[in-house]
Amino acid sequence: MTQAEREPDDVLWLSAEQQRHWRAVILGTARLTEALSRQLERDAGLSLSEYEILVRLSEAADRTLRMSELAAAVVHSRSRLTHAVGRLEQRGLVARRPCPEDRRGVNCVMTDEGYAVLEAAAPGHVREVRAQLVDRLTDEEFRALGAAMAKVAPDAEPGA
Amino acid sequence: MTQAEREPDDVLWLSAEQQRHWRAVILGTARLTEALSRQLERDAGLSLSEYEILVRLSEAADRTLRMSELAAAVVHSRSRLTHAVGRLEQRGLVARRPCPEDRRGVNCVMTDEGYAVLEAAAPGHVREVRAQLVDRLTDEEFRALGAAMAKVAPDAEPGA
DNA sequence: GATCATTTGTTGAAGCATCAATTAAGTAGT
DNA sequence: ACTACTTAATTGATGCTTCAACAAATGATC
Repeated sequence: MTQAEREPDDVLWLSAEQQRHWRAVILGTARLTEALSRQLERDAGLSLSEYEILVRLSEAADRTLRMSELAAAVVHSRSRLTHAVGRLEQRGLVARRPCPEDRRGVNCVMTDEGYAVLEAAAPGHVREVRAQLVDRLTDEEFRALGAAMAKVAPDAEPGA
Repeated sequence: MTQAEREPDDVLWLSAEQQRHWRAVILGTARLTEALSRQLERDAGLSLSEYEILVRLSEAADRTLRMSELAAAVVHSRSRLTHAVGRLEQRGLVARRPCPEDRRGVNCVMTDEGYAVLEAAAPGHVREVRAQLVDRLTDEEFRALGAAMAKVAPDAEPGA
């Protein structure tokens, strides 16, 4: 604690107040993803990114998305998604089918088993999201958080 | 986009509005860490977690922290920190010394070279934090973001 | 319609994280 | 002092992510 007063910007930084906020963001997101990952892995055998892949597929028409759309939706590199989908495919939660319109493309389809796994995992995950985030904030605080982050990711809900 | 109307909670979920906010949080943090990681790796040859380790050390008395304190500060498992510090040590940015008070303990000390690397990396990193986050928000929005995340990580600034 | 550039998706190697198991030192109770 | 318990840190195997290189299809330009 001596160093907060001592030298907040011997390293070139933000204002002291901004720095406090920024630290809270880093720390909070780290804690949050840590808690969510643990819960999912423990109770459902899914990583957080696997869960998110399944969620996007569950919402897509025919539970199908092209690899590149899916990659963009979950903010993964194409390579990362290829590997992740490969693992999900081996577990039977997802299947790959060629894409009719574009012969380079690959459609990723969620299987019934994949949907069942997601359905089983969701309630516990939602409970954890509430416990770690939603229930710790007032409605107004949560709204403000969402609004701020929407400005950081300038396409949270644009759709097609 | 047909599915947003179709079934927002066939899988058990939050209110539609809460869900939008939550999605923004996920998407925003993913984009943000992605951008910050890329910038650091590209311009300074550091991962985001290496950078954070160096920052904490730079602020500590004698630029020294025990492994477990450092692990808690950056929200890493002890194992993860051991590996990460091992790599930083091989690059000469950090050194390990036995801890006098507790012979189980290990002190991690930042070297002058480590400090120099951090000093060189910091301005670009701060620029990126501003570009991706601070400059996209009003002061009030940023303050609200920090306040919300501080409630999620209930010890952002308690100190010793 | 032949060339060049771009986009899509995959691959394998290398690097990093996670997990369970281990060593060693401190703490508590008897 | 002896045993049992807890905490500190490390290790190595396994698994996930990243990166550069690639193949195949599409698009754009002349």
